[in-house]
This record gives sequence, structure tokens and C-alpha cells, in this order.
Amino acid sequence: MAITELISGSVINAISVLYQTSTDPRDFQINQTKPEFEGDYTVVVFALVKKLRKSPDGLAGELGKYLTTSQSELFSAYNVIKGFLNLTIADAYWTSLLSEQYHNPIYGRGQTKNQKVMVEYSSPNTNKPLHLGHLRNNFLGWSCAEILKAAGYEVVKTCIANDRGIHICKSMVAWKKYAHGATPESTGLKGDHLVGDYYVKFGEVYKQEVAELVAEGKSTEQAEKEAPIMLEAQQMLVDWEAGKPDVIALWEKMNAWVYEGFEQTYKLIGSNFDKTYYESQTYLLGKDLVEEGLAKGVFFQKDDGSVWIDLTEDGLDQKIVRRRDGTSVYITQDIGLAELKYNEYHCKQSIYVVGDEQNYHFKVLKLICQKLGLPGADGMHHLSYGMVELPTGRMKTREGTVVDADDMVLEMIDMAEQKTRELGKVDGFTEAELVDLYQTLGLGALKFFLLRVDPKKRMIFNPEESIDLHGFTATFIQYVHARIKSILRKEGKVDRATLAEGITNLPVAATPLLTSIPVLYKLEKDLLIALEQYPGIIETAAVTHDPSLVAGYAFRLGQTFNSFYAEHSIAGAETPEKKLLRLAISEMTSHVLKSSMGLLGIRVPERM
RNA sequence: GGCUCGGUAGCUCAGCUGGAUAGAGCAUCAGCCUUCUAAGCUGAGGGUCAUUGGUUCGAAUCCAAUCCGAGUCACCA
Repeated sequence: MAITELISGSVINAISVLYQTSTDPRDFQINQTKPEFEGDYTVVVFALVKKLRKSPDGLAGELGKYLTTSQSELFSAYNVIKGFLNLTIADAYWTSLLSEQYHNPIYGRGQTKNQKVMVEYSSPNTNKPLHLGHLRNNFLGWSCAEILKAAGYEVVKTCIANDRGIHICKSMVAWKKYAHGATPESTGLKGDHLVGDYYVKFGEVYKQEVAELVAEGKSTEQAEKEAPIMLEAQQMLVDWEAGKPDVIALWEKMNAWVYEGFEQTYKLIGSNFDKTYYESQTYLLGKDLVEEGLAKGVFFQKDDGSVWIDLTEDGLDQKIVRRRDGTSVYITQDIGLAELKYNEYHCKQSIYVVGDEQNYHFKVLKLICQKLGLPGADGMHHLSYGMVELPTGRMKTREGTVVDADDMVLEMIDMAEQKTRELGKVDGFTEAELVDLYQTLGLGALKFFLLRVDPKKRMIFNPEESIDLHGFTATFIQYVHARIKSILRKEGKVDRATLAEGITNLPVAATPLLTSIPVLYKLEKDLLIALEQYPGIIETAAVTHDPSLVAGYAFRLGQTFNSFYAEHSIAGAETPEKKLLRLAISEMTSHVLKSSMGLLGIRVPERM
């Protein structure tokens, strides 16, 4: 049980004994004590004062006295300042946590929740390569899935490939007209980039055609509708839906190129899925549900035959679910897919990692699913994240202002290599180890950069300023890990029995020289306090779907270790017992750093 | 215009279920490598928490209004 829960339980018990009153854990707060005060955790009692008719100081004092006398094995001291009850947790609590867990590489994982969760992320369009925004999406989704797993959920990672539609036809038309049969092989281009180039080409030609029509005296609106290349794309979509063999063949050929390219990128960034859905196979889903909804009275039909849902009572607008021509719209597919997903996996929760521009869409989608009574509807959750923007504004494929994912990753790896060479600490590395290190550092820096901020906040990326390798970065944390591993290699791992014995001998003061050595120095205890919080961090990050909590935690832990490292010698500790203690703290820290970074998809090196 | 989200140090961000003197990193300045990795450590300066009012023992945090920015409100996806 977490220390804060222990404290909370003790406080509730104390109040019931002292004042014969029952309290709710929400009636008071437990915070970590601020560094300028004495103590480890602080009970904030103000909210109880009125109910118990006590002064803050009086109540805090009585609680402190009771806790330290009735549970002296847990609470070793207390003080009261301005109504805050500062408690010192007994050293034995921290040292026993250490001896139980320091060797446990999976410390922090939660008990199984016996619950399935689906996480959908990435959702690329097959008409262009992935860009920086997709990376944020992928990293977020992948990391959330891992965090949920660590918290004890069973997770299904899914992806929906948006592989059909007018935008796909645009790159197909342009390729057909202007590529002269160019292939990834003939050009040496990655398939997704090749296809993306023709999507851009389409935009250029279209723009030019529109300009020409306008020059001939047509209105812009009219010109946009009549541009020949657009008409061609629309015709191609019709042909695709009709299953015209040459169109289907072209579509299959170009999509295969794109998937090949995506596969390389996913492999490079370490992304993977348990199941991929294809829009081309799911876009007709949901039609039955429209009929069902009409029968149930959830939907209504307008005079022109189109079908709608009225969400005005929920504070939203009316939303169309079937066009007057009988075809379904985007949201209808999503309703159908939601049903399909539930029928296939029966997940209690279904998380959609999609940009915040679709907030409204997902609000509507969930509402409709609920009104239709779909079994998974209440578990639907939109993990909405902010767009990655450039200083000049949003990235636009057509304007060539996108930061390409492959370029970005390779640039980061190059930067890691350059920096590593400058520092010259890698004597004795094989060529393969070096390549691996550069990738670990470069990719780590990029992932951390995108995951360290609150997902829902939009972020601005300035390509002029390279991503930092100092401070609040993956590199910093990776460095801490490499430092610890270096020590552990030299000093050897701590044997459990030896450690247990060492810890029991810690309070010794056996020789006069040692009397001034406390069981735990401030920084030693700070590390143990931080390590104790790890399971709680995983749990909170899982519930809130927020990897940035894990990133912040790993950084704080690394910071604390570096301060400890600078202040206290591990190999040259004052006593053999202290050395054992510090080695064990170091080992446990290395495990937690590796594990927490692992939840972000970031590896940590043994040496760097 | 309706709805939603955001505005905290020069920059990038924590803190937001109300709690002690608002914290990190970057940048700036000053120190620290004769034994565990200086990709590090220690310290300094830097704030009208957008504005105004309210709620109360206490507000960056909650409420209201205003200003600024973004998104969305398609028979597009």
C-alpha cells in the first residue's frame, strides 16, 4: 500500500479514536512536505477544523502526538507549523521498502485489473508520409497502451488506415498523369514519400487550373468545382467504388508502396499494432445502425430523405448520419466501426488518440452510440491532443511546410552521433553498439520532447532550434542510468542477504566515529521517497491517459539521483553498511528509470 | 455568432479535486572535475499566475464578466 494511503488510514483512525467522528479521506489532504520544513509528508487539516470544532494547531498537534505514540514504528516524529502537520516517516519504513524491492526489475506494476482496453492511434492517410504530428500521435498512443498494461489492464493496440476516399484518389490521378510510371524502385524513394509527392503535385496542378478558369471569368467557387483534375479525381472515386479493375489495381499498387514506407517508419520508431482496420473494408459499416436508429426513433428523416439526429437537448446541433442520396457520411462509418470493435474484442474502454480538432466529432460520436445503446458506448474516450505547430502556424502538406517524420528522426539520430563524438567517451564501443547508442539517444530525445508536455496542450516546434539534449530531456535521464550501471558494473550487485544484514546494522553508531552518521541522509531518503511513488504514478498516468506524468517523474528521480551522486560517494561510502545501502538505492533507481522510460518507448543505455 | 479549449519567468513548460515564501528546464551570471561518467552538481538574478469582480480562514487553482489566441459548429474526412 502506498505511504500516502497508510497515512490517510492512520489519520482517519486517529480521528475516530480521539473524537469519535468518522471522516472521509477527501476531508483532508496529504502532501509531500516542502523542503524548507522538517518532515516527509504533511497532513493539511484545515478542512476538518470546523467539523471537529478545534483550532488548526490544536487538531494537528493532537493528531501528531497520537500518531507518533500509537504507531511509532511508522511515524518517528512530527511538528506543527501554522496548522500544517508535518510527519516524519520512520527510517525503517524506507529501508524495508528498499530491501524488498531494490532487485525487482518490474517494481511499480499494478495488480491485474481484469479489464480490456483498446487504444487506437496513428490512423494515417495513405496518400502521404507521416509527419511530426503523426509522431506525437503514435508516441502518445503507444505510451498510453504501455502505461495501461503496466497498471494491470489488458490492452489491444489498433490502427485504422484511412486508405480510401477523394484524397487518396488525388495522389492516384496525379501519379497516373505525371509520374510516367515512376516507382519506389525506379526513383529510390520511400513508397510513402513517392506517393506524397504526387499528392502535392495534384495540389499544384489544381491550383493552376483554378487560376486559369478564374482568368477566363469564372467565379472561384465555380472554378474549384470545375477544375479538370478535380473532376478526374471525383470520377476515379466513383470508379473505385464501382470496383473498376484498373482503378483498383492502381489503388492497390500505390497503397502497397505506402504501407511498405510506413512499415519502415514504424519499425524505426518502435511502433506496433495488434490489429489494423482498413477504412476500405469498414466504410460501409453503420448503415444497418441507421435503419435501427430510425426504427428506435433515435434518428429522424427529413423530407428530402436524409437522416439526422437531433442533439440540441444535449447542447449540440443536429447532425446528419445519412445523405439524401442514401450514402453514409464519415460519422456513420465510425459508429459502425465502434460496434465492430466491440463485437471483436469486448473492451470495456476504447480510447481514440485523435487530434483536438475532432473534439466535437467525438462528442457527437459517443452520444450517438449511447443513444443507440451500443454496449461499448460508455467506455468510449477521445484522447484529444493538441496539434504540433510551427512558429509560422499549422503544418500544411500542400504548402510544403510539414516536418517529415523520417527526416526528423534521422536528424535527431545524427545530432546524437555528433554530440557523442564531441564528448569522446565511447572508446571500446563496436560499430554496431555505436549505431545502437545514437539511435537510443536520438529517438529518445525526440520521444521525450513530444511526450513530456500535457497531451491536450498544443505545442509549437521550431525547426530552427534543435531539440535540446540538456535539462528536462531523455538524454539527462539516460545519462543517470548509464552512470549507475557503470558503478554497479564496478562494485557488483548487492546480495539480498548481505543487504538485509547491512541495513539492520545501519543505526549502529557502534564506534564513536560513526555516531554522526544517520541511517538515512536527506538525499538518500529523498530517493527512497521518490521510488516509493512510482506505482502511484503509473496508476495515475493510466487513469488520466497522460504519459507526461511518467516523463516528469523520471526526470525528478534522475535529478534527485544526480544530487545524491554529487553529494555522497557510493563506492567510497563512510561504512560498509552505507555502501550497501547506496548500491541498493542506485540499483533500484536504475530499474525504475529503465522501467519508466520504457513506458515512454525510450531505451536507456548501459554506457554512454 | 453558439459551443469547447487555452493565456503562469525572456523562451518551453509543471503546478489547477483550493493550502505554507508559485516551481523546473533553456537562456544569462558566479562557482565546482587529484578516485564512482562534468551529457553532471551548487548558487544568483528573473513573476501584476491575461484583466476585473466574487466565493472564504486561505485563490494561479473555484464562480462570473471582459480581453487575447486556437479549434469547431459541412449532405468533407
